[in-house]
Amino acid sequence: MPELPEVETLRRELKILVNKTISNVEVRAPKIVLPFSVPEFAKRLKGENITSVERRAKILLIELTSGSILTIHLKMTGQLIYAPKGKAPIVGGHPQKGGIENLPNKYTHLIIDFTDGTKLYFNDLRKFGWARLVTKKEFEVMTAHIGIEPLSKAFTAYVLETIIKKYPRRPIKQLLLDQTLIAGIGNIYADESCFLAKILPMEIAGKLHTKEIKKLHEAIIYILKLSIQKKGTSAKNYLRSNGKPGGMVPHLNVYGRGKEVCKVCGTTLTKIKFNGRGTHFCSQCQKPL
DNA sequence: CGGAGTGTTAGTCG
DNA sequence: CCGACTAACACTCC
Repeated sequence: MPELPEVETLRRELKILVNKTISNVEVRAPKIVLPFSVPEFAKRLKGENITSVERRAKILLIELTSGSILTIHLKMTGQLIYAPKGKAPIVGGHPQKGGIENLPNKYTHLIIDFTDGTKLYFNDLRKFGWARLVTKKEFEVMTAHIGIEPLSKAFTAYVLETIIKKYPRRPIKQLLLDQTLIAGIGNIYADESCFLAKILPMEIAGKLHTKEIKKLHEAIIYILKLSIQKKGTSAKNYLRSNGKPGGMVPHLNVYGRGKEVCKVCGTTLTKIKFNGRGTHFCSQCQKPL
């Protein structure tokens, strides 16, 4: 699930981990912590103090006193749950059946204990996600190929135009999803950005003129910021609030609304498979250029 | 029941 | 280098 807004939401909430010390680490799915072996991973983390919680693209960074970074990618179905003592848990990532009540459950692959008795659980139904412990240098290498942060000041309409000019023959949605170009946009926000900019996701990028590029640039920033403000599309406290959708869901215009009508013009929305991904748009509001 | 689809991305093959 | 496809995995939906 998690795209940039969801990981950013989680990052902000997990700031609470700063200054906590890791007392114990339990790995129940060894592949999650590769390339380290389970004992080695645990040994390296034990005693570490958390100095900061950051984000790069869709990766959550838990920075440690030693200078190493515990990087976590939730991929499609990962979920993090921080269980403070006697307080409501912090839940982020993909909502999961099986609940957050009885942890650990069969999808819990990593448990980090802190000296104050609180715990961080990493659940992942499909086990695509990972928690990699890296040095600063390894982190640099790992993220060297990742594109610009769309919410950074550096991401201007001109930068977007430059990216488009580099790959003018690719469909615009493909560019938005390409993590080596722009970091953190996934399937939901790619479709939503295109809708707001009134551009078809399949549109050949090179056909966009400066005006459309400006609109798209604006749309990307608007939708990402709105979603962060709404704490993401994914359900937070999903099971405790009994299946209620995440705060962003009512604000989605096209994603997941396949057979519903466009909120702007009333036309029935279209859902197709494009580039291997479910792609949603309004054939009335979004016309070929 | 079978098959398609799912918020991701790395790797392979032509 | 590029695009198309697949695998990693497990569940839900039709």
